[in-house]
Amino acid sequence: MADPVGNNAGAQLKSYMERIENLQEEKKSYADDIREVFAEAKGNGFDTKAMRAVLKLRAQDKAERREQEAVVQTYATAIGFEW
Amino acid sequence: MADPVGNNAGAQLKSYMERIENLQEEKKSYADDIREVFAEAKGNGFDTKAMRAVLKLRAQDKAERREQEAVVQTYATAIGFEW
Amino acid sequence: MADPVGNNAGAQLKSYMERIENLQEEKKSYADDIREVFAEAKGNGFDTKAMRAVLKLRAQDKAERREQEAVVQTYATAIGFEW
Amino acid sequence: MADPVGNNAGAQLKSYMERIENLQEEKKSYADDIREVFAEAKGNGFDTKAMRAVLKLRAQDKAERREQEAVVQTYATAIGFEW
DNA sequence: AACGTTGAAATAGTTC
DNA sequence: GAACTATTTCAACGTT
Repeated sequence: MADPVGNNAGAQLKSYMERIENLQEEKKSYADDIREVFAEAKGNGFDTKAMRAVLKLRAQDKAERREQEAVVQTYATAIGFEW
Repeated sequence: MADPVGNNAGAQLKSYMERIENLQEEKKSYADDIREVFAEAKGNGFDTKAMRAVLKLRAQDKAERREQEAVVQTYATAIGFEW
Repeated sequence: MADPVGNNAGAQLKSYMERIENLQEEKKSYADDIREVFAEAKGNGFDTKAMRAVLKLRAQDKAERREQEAVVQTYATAIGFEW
Repeated sequence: MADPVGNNAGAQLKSYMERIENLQEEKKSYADDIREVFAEAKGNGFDTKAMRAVLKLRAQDKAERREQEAVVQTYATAIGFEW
């Protein structure tokens, strides 16, 4: 159904852009919610910076990190790099 | 209800973080959807960079747009650059 | 001289990595300088975003610029957006 | 010396932009050199992806990472998060 | 040589 | 309004 130069390309494009704009609105709504929760936590004396740090750590896919490190180890050792 | 140093601070904190993580998941889900739509559009031959440009134009206030454009014009002229 | 599995592969690899690290330092040094100039300009009241826009225009080929602009125009029109 | 609306603003701006463009050229030149070294290494059978991974690790300021982790530990423990 | 993936740069938003 | 963080955008890289 690719038709970027045909007659109905405009309609297709319009559809894509409307879908994106709607999704962006939803996304923004959740971003607002997140901001509110952080604000509430902060109002109750919590260190939001630390909270963000922990959340970020949790978000990382640990399995993937480990896998990469296996290869890395080999080369790091080869050049005499310790950590 | 603020008690970041009391006994139930941990529970409170945990609650905040769980709420945030859930919201972040939702948010991420919409971000993924957006990426997919762009990918689909690209697959159908559309220029996603141009799409992004138009979406940005729509999101910006018209006055703001004119203002920024005017500054760019001024600067370009000031250094003797024509386009 | 390729020998990634031989005995001196480590030495060779180490040499490559050292060369790269040195080059990266130089590169970073210039990136820092650029940032400083922008900061100085900003401190003197200039609109760095506009400066970046002009710099980008200068860097782009004129034909390429026109082409991209034309696509944006087309898309904007196609979805009924005027600016 | 701020004078973005005065008479010599143009000259000042031009000077900033020229300085930046020169620095960008230098920076780009080093980026090219880096790319060449990677290409050479690859041509000799080395895994450039792993090389990049190691280089990135080395670039991280370990001291800073440790410092952050101290704060993070406290909160991570509070919510029963292990890693 | 197009595609997806990744990393760096730039912009936007938030906090102080 | 200055600094920091987060997000978005852009370019490079390897892959098919």
